[in-house]
Amino acid sequence: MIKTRPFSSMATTTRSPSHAQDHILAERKRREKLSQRFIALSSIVPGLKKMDKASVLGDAIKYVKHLQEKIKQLEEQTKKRTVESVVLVKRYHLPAADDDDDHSNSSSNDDADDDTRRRLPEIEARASERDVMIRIHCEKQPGVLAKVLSEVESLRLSIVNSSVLPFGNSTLDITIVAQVN
Amino acid sequence: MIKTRPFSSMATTTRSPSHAQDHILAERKRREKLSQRFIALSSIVPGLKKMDKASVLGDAIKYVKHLQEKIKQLEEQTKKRTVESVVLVKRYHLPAADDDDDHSNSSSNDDADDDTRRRLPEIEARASERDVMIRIHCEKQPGVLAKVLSEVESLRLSIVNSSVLPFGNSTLDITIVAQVN
DNA sequence: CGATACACGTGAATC
DNA sequence: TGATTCACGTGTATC
Repeated sequence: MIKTRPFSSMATTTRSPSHAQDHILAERKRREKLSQRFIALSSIVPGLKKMDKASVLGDAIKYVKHLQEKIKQLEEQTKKRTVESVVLVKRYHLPAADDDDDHSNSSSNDDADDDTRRRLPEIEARASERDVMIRIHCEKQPGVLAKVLSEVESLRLSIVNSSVLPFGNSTLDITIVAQVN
Repeated sequence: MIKTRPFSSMATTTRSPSHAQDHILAERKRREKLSQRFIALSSIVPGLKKMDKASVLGDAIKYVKHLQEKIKQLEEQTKKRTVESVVLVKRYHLPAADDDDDHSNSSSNDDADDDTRRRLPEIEARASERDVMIRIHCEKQPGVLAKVLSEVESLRLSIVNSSVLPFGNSTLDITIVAQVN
């Protein structure tokens, strides 16, 4: 079981004295190199409390895993964000059919309201990081806010803030800020 | 210079035999732990060619530095992307002209001209009878709301309602409803 | 056969 | 003091 040391052991391996010194020297060099690497490693791992070899290795392992995880998240985030900003930037006129002619109501105020109402609801969305802003300009109707909010929440968005502004006689301007879950 | 081994050396350190075995055992345990850590470390460092301790340490060091650099780049990229996505959303709503048309006319397709141009703040206005809605998407700055409100009031507008929504890290979305005096 | 790499037992230092 | 940690010289295995 336990290896009985061969004791004085010139029996096992004969070594010429010059070679023995080489061996010692080589081993010394190897240890030196390892020591330097340990120091180098410990110098790039932040928040090292204990400096013994086992701790340095252990913390280095944890740190590497942490970095890998962080990179993973960052890369996912970057891809998602690119998609979001592309998808959500446009302004939609979802209702009815074809009509895409929308000129300003700058000419007159009278029929402006009517003209506006024909295009309702008007929806705009923006994205920045996890935040999403949704703006809806629509006809004033009871229960429309609750309807919109529940709709938004069903999209896995957490509503951070919302405001409803009455505008004119018959329209509402709803602004919602939500966060992606 | 070269340490003459004290030979049989009961002179330097006396050790009871039970303790001697503990010492050996403890050291064995320590080495075992170190070995495991080395294995663990080498298992999470990709592309390891040589598996000797010095190489594992060296490659781990290089790998950590690489990860750190990558994270640095990704974070910068992410921030830039965030800004870009915000900037991309901007449209021409320059307060200068009267025109409040918010849709680029369908004929012009050169919407993506000098995209680097900063178009902050983005301002949009609507009017309905006596109501005026002003929406401003701008950089987050202290005192900007007061500034805007006083500016609006100086235009003979009575502010009916206002909301300020923080959106993303560095932008504000201000919505104001006012009435013409 | 060198050269290289490792684990071992051991003495010493530190807490 | 006892427990931990280290560096050292050494035997040995692999290429």
